[in-house]
Parts: sequence; structure tokens; C-alpha cells
Amino acid sequence: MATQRRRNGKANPAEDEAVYQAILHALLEGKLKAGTKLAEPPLADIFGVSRERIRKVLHRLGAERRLEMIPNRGARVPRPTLDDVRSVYEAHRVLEAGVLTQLVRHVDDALIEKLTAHLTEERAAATRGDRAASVRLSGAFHVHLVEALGNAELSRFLADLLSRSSVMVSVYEPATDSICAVDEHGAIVEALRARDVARAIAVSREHFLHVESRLHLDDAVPASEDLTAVFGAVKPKRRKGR
Amino acid sequence: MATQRRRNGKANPAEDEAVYQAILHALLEGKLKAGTKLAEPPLADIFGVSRERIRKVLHRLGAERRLEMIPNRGARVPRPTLDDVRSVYEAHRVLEAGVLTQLVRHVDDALIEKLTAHLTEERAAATRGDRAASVRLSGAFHVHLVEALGNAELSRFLADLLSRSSVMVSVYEPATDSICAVDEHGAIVEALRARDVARAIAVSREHFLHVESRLHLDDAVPASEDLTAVFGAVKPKRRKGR
DNA sequence: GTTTATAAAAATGTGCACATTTGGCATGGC
DNA sequence: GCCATGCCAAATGTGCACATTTTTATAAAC
Repeated sequence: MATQRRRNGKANPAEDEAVYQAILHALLEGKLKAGTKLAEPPLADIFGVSRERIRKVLHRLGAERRLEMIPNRGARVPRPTLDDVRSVYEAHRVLEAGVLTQLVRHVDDALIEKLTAHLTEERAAATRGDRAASVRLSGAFHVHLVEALGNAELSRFLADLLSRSSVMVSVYEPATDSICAVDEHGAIVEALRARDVARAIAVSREHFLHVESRLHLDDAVPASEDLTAVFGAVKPKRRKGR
Repeated sequence: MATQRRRNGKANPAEDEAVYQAILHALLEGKLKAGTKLAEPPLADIFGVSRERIRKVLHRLGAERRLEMIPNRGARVPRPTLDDVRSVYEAHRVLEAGVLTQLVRHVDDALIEKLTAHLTEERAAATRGDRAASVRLSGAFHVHLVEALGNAELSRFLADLLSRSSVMVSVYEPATDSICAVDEHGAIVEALRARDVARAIAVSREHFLHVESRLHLDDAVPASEDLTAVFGAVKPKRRKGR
């Protein structure tokens, strides 16, 4: 039975990954607000694993720059400055310019068809007012663009940027009425179909500046505190009073 | 006296970093050949620190994708395939295309002057036949380009790519007579001065393809084994027989 | 009432002992 | 002679106890 607790110094490789995924998921989902302290003892208690296990995961997330590790002071969810956000958006913009430049050399009907299908999905979500789907699909569009190049390095870099901005939206007005305009995505596809690099880049640039302009600093940071509530919802794992 | 060994469970924050830097340096310098196994006990012995210390550093390097970590089987220097190398070069190419696109919007005399000065340095190194300096300056040129944008995310990504390719050159013919043509760098600067994006990108692209074409797979991988020799040369730290 | 100093409590960092797993090697069978 | 099997040594993974540092709470002084 898998629910059985390991006895002593028994190996359980899947447990590391489970904890890692749980925290990462909460981070990407925006459940962990910026500035939240992630202490080891409570987490060990919540997940029902040893403190060393938690410790390892936390340091790994720190190495990936998803958590801010301060020596002797533990892990915190980073609180990005407005400059940080701009930096990420600019990087995304610059990267996509390069991607589009390379992409026009390889456009074929299959790619255009795939992107068009995606646009259809996006429009459908927009017309039926599905916020969540719209946001998700909007990000997926840019992922499709990089993945069309089939380059693992570039895909990973974009994933990095997206994960970072997902943390940021929880601080800098995540969702107003700004459903990342589908028409702008459509214009990019159009430019690609015409093999017009300059226009594709120009449209993409405008698109990003458009999204970026909607950001505004929100001083009153929530900074969630009840970790049990956050992870309890994600993983209903039983905890022990020790 | 700093050479004193810590007594028991004493904190020594600088030691982690020292070991990390030593291994990273050896990796970037190409002293650690691809496929080399990095076992914990020998390293702990060489650096004179506890095994846990080594362990932490190794896992950190693994999280940064600089080492290949296999569960229960330790750490190895990754042995990149030819596709991996092409992927890195392509990513660098694509990234620089984006950088150049963004850069032409911000070119000023100061930047041109700075790059020109760098070219002078490169030519000087080339004419006096200084291989090491040439290679180093050649890479630095591309670093200068990204850093001109002042974007931390992009700079870090480039650093990532460069560190990865530095490991690769030890497998795929690191240095023949291919001193990354200075003239091609000069052509990029020229195009920048003229605000000609298309030409800058085209030249850059040709430049990378040129470098990439020099690669060839070398099956007879050396796979260095004597860790004491590798790190003994870098860090003459005394080791203890335990 | 605000601030500073001190002590207690909690949290982080580290070495160590031991469990588990892997790799090599010898022995035996075909 | 070659391959399979079991044993032994070495390496990796993990919990635990304890040292160190940080944080909080309390009290004293201005």
C-alpha cells in the first residue's frame, strides 16, 4: 500500500518529486503570494516528510531562481520589482523577435494551419467569455511559436520567462479585462504567412508593449500566510502532529 | 588563522562557494572531460571538506544542468551529442538576432566606440598570435552585445549558452586555426552603425554558421580520470588521509 | 510611550551513522 | 571458453542529533 509511511532510512524517490511539483504548482498557479516565507518545519509537517526532504526541494527551487534563498534566513517567494517585470517582458519580446526571424525561413502550410487552428480556439474561448482558457491559450500561442523551431534550449528559456511572469501577475494586476488580444496574434500569423519578417516583429513588439502597458504596481501586497490552506487544497495529504 | 579546519558542526559559508567555483571553473576551463564520473568520496578527500558539502555542490550543479545527475549513480560530466551542440549554436544565433533587432533602436556613439575598442583588442590579440586571448575576446564580443541592452534575463541566458558550449569544445574540436574571424565581428558593428538590422542579422547568422561548420564529432572521447590532477592544479589545497 | 538590551524560542546549517543500491569479481555451470 | 548467479566492497541516499544563527518576547531605561 502506497500510503504507508516509510520506516526508517528507506528510499522513496517519488516523494521528492511530489513535494517539488506541489510547491512549483502552487507557485505557478499564483496560490503562493509574493513575499511569503516558506519555512521548513511547517512544510515538513504539512507534507508528512522529513525536514531534509523539504530542505532539498527548497534549495533546488532556489537554484532555479523560483525562490529567493537567503543564507540562514530561509526561502521566500520573490517579490519582483517593476523593473524585474519589465526586464522579463523585454526579454520575451527580444526572444520572440529572434524566433520570428528564424521562423520565416521554415514556415510551411502545416505550421500556418496549426497556428490558425490555435487562433480559432482562442477566439472561441474569448467569445464564450472563458477567462481562464483565454489566458492559458494566450500564453500557449507564444509557446507554439518557439516550439515550431524544435530547439530545446529556446523552449526552456521561454518556459523560464513564462513561469517568472506567472508569479508576477499575482502582484501586478493579473487579470483585468485584458484578454491578450487575439487579433494581434492573428496579425503575427498573417505576417508569417506572407514571410514578412519586419512586419511580424513589429506586430509582435506592439503586442508585448500593449500587454506591458497594462501593468501597474500594487503596493498593498497580500503576502499569503496560511501554508496549510494553500497546500491543503492542492494536496490533501494527512499531516502528523509529531 | 584561516587554514584551521573547522571543529565540529561549525558554519563556514565561504567553503561551499569555494568548492562550487573550483568545480565550475574546471568545467568551464575544459579540464574536466566529457563523461568523467564525479564521485563524492574522492572529491571530499581532495578538497578536505565533508562529503555532504560536496554532495550539495554536485546537486546544485546538476540543477543548473552543468552536470548530469543519475539517481543512485552519482554525477557525470555530460557528454553532449552533435545535435545538442547544434541546438546550442542555433539558440545563440536566434538570440543574437533578437538582440540585434532591439539594439539598432538604441545604438549611440558610445556603444559603437566601445565595440570598436573591443575590435581593436581582438585584432591585436590575433596579430600577436595569442590564442587564449583571441578565444576569450571572441566570446566577450557577443557578451558585450547583450549587455548593451542591460537586460539581466538575456545576459544570463547567453552566459548559460556560452558555458554549455565551452564544455562542448572539449569534445568537438576546440581549437584548430579558427580564431573566430574578427572581420565578421567588425561587419556586425558596421551594420549596427548604419542601423541596418537586416544586414546585421545576416552577417551574424553567417558568422555563426561559419563557426558551426568547423565542428566535427570526435568519437575517441578522452574522459579524464585523475581528479586529483585536475583539481590539484586548480586548487593546491592540502588533503587529508582521513 | 518609545527604544534598547537581554534571554528564550524557533529555524537553519552541518556532520555523522546507517540503510539501500550499484558495480565488480569470483565461483560454478553449460 | 563463455555466460549466468551470487557475494562483497564501494558509493549514494536519508534521518537524526546538535551547533549556530535569527527572530521574538520580555523587561528595563530614558
